[in-house]
Parts: sequence; C-alpha cells; structure tokens
Amino acid sequence: MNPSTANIEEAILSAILAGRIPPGTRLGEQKLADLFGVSRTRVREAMMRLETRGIVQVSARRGWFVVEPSADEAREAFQTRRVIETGLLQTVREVPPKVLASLKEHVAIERQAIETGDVSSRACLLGDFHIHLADALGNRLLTEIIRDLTARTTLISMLYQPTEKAEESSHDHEDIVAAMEAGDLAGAARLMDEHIGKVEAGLDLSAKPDPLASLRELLVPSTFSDVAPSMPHAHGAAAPHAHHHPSTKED
Amino acid sequence: MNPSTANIEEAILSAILAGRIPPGTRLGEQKLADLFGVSRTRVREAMMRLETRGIVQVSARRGWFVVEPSADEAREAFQTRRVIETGLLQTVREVPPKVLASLKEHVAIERQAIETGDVSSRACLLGDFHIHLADALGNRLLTEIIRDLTARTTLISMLYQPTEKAEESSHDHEDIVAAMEAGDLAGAARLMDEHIGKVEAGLDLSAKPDPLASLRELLVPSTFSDVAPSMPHAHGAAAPHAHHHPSTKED
DNA sequence: GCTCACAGGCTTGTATACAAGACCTGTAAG
DNA sequence: CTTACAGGTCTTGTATACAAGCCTGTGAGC
Repeated sequence: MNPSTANIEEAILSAILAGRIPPGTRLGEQKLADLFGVSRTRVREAMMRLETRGIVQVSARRGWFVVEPSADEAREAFQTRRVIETGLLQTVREVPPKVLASLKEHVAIERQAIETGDVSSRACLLGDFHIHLADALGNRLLTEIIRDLTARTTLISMLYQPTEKAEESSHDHEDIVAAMEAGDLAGAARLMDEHIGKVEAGLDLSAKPDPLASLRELLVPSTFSDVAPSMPHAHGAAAPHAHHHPSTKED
Repeated sequence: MNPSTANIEEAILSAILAGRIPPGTRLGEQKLADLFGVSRTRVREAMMRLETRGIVQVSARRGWFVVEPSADEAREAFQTRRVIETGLLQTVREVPPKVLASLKEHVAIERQAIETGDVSSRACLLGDFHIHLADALGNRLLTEIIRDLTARTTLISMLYQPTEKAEESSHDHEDIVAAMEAGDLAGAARLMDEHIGKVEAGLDLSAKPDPLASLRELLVPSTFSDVAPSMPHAHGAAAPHAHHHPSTKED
C-alpha cells in the first residue's frame, strides 16, 4: 500500500511518543522517501505538517530535525499542559463509570510494565495516560493538542531528565484516578497540577541544551547505563545517520 | 518582497479572525499564487499548514475551502476553549499590574468600537481579547493554540449565530477583568466559563449546516452588515441569478 | 605542523510539467 | 419537458528537474 502523508506523520509521531526517536535526530527527506516507498514530495508534506505541530524543525538546506526544546520552551510546554489538563478536570462535572474503569485499567497496565521492568513500553504508557484522559473526558480536538504536547514533553524528558521516576508517576496517576472516582474533580485537578509540577521539577533545565546528548542516545542501546569503551567501528551505524554532527567528535 | 509561506498563512488567518473570510470560501491555489506573486508550491505549503491547524480543508481535486465546522465540531471547539481559558485563569497565581492595564485598555477599545458602530473591527476585537489574555498570562504556545481556536469559533459564529451580542460580550470581558483585578482568579474563571457558555448558547446549532450562508455572505457587501438583525430568510429567493457558480471572483 | 582556500558531494528549495479527476455545459434522445 | 450522456475546462495530485547552499575532505602555501 502507498502510505499517505498522514501515515508518515503518524509513524514518526508515535515513534517519538514511544521514546524511540531522540531529540535532534535528523530526518532526511530522501531516506524517509526510500523507507516509505514514496517520493520526496509526500515526505516533505508530512514534515511540514509535523513542523506546524511543533514536532520537527527544518534547518535550511541541512535537513529536518526532531525538535530539541530549549529550557524556556520546556517551561512553556509544561505550563501549557498544566493549564489544559487541570482545566479539563475542573470543567468536567462527572466522570462516567466506563471512563473510570478504562483509566483504572490503564494504570494497572502501567504498574505491570514497571514491575516487569519493561522499560521500552513504560515511557509510552506514562504519556499515554494523559492522552487517554483527554480522549475520555474531552474531545478529539483536545486529544490532538494533548498528544502533540505529550510528544514535546517526551522529548524534553529525554533531554533534561537525569533520573526516571516511573514508579512515582504511576502512583500519581493512581491518586488522580482515585480522586476522580471519589467525585473530587477539584482535588484531581490539584493532584494533576502537582504531578506535572513534580515531573517538571525533576528536570535539570540548567543542563546544557544539547551538546551531544542525542549522540549518546543513538550510540547507547538505551537500556545499558554504562557505555562500552570506545566502539570499534561505530561508523556504519544503524538507522538514522549520526556521523555528521556539528559538535566536536571528541569528549 | 517575496512573501514566504508564513506570510500567506498569516494573511489568511488574520483575515478570518477579522471576519473578512466567511466559512466555505474557496481558496484556489493558482488564484492565491497570482495574488501573492509566488508559485503554487508555496501556496500549497501554506494551505497544508493551515489544514493541520484546522483552518482550511482540501476537497480532492476541487480545491481548498475554509472549514465549515459541523454542530459537533462547534461543540468541541467551545469545550476546548472553555477548558483552556478557565484552566489558564485558575493556574495563574497573580496578575501583574501591567497585564491588567493592558487588558483594561483593550476592553475600552472594544466599547469604543461598539459605541461608534464600527462593525468591521468589533468582531475582531472581541476575539482578540481572548488572544491577548492568553498572551499576557500564558506563553507563546498557548497563544498559538488559542488563536487557532478563536479562528475556528469565529467561523462557527458566522455559520450559526443568528444575532450578535457584541455589547454583552464586551460587558463579560469587563467583568472578567474586574474579577482579575480583585484578585479573584477563581471567580474570573467562572465568569469566563459562563461567558463562553453564553456565546455557545447563543448559537443555533440545529440550523442547517451551510446551504447558502456562504453565498449570501459573498453577495452582501459585508460593510452593510448592520442593515438589520434579521436578514430576509426566505429560502428560495435569496440568490436570483446565482446558479451554481462557485467561483464568481472575476474582478 | 598549521592554516586557509577550494572543490566535490549531498541536502533541501522551488518551479514546472504532466496526470487524474470533478464539475459544468451543451446536445440529443425519449 | 425531462433525462442521460459525452466532451471540455478547470482544479488539484504527484513526480521530477534543476538551482542553491552547507559540510567535508583535500591540498597547497607558509
């Protein structure tokens, strides 16, 4: 089948949400075109759409790059999420039982992923909670907005988050759902505010914007914390090219 | 100067916010290309960006059209605005005096436009209030979102609003600012909720989606829109010699 | 050994050509 | 008088060609 631009957009966005694409990744038009079996035109369309959604950015004649939000942009993203998500909880009058059940199930899946140590899916799940919430309590429009914002905060976490606190986040989610079940929407909103605040506070926004964090991400197989000493021939590496990076090659 | 795609986007969006482009308007690629003195490629880019922002829509091989939100989409847009704008007011802790002054000034300009009967600018100003609010209390990201949403609700009003209540809206704005000045952010949020609710309630969402509303808009010279609160709503006689001519722009 | 200039390759930017489809219109048959 | 059909025109959809710029590697000059 011929993938449409929407397919390409979705593929990239969901890869970002799943934490598979680090910020700063270069997305070459021709590479993507070959990969998806379409012409550059389609890829370009998808890229431009993603650019208006704040997911990628074009650097003139250099290529498309997954955004690397600055500290200020990070703060903006978190403020925006706080506004929308607390606003949503406070606007809603009652939570249908079906929604409650669905959210509880989601939290259960989260905990399971954490307990089994399924690192690859847990980041995705933690973000998904918020998307599910918007979908269940809000509408399509709101869900889309939250989804894009979640992609952004996912990238931000990859850039600035020194330690992951997956368990704590999942507990927060649980508390929020509990407050909703008790009919205390205002309390749920407060908890949500605190939750997002906690995540934001857990970032190190004074850290260097992005000197070689993305390079490291690409070279490290993600679950391994300790880097193997100088790789023999990391030259012809995996999927996205990483070898021409503006920064210095030595550390 | 060669207008970039951003210029084209901005030109169209601001025209919509000002109420100069009614919903359902066809935007031909070639026409716009000639108008802006660029090639179709650029126009197409701008259109696709506007499409991802929910402002226009493409109908395959027929052209680009300014969106005509359905009743459901209208409700979604209003719910989203309610969520975000009340959320913003409740998230903010204090309002800087400068912001307060700026908002008061804006309301004053609104009232003036209403008193002098400046119909063309008052619709723009009423929407601008919300954008200014987001800009002053929030951040760039939030402002962008609110801007796009305001464009949408502006179009919705053109489709479904039987009577304009500019004066009432302006009063609402005044009350909201007053509550903010009194430091009662929660109260301001409640007033905002009621305000948006009032606007939404003032719509006739059971009305026909758009049989010939757009045609009527095009035929009426628009500056004469203060002719009467009630247009001749006789269904058959509205367009005497306007057979199916979608592109009547031969100026 | 170091610096600087330049050329080559690779990437996006932009325009244009052509293909495919939708709508309109005029014509002819019933 | 109504309806069906066919041709023409206008529109977007898509690919491709070429222009322009960035990055890198090389080699000469000092």
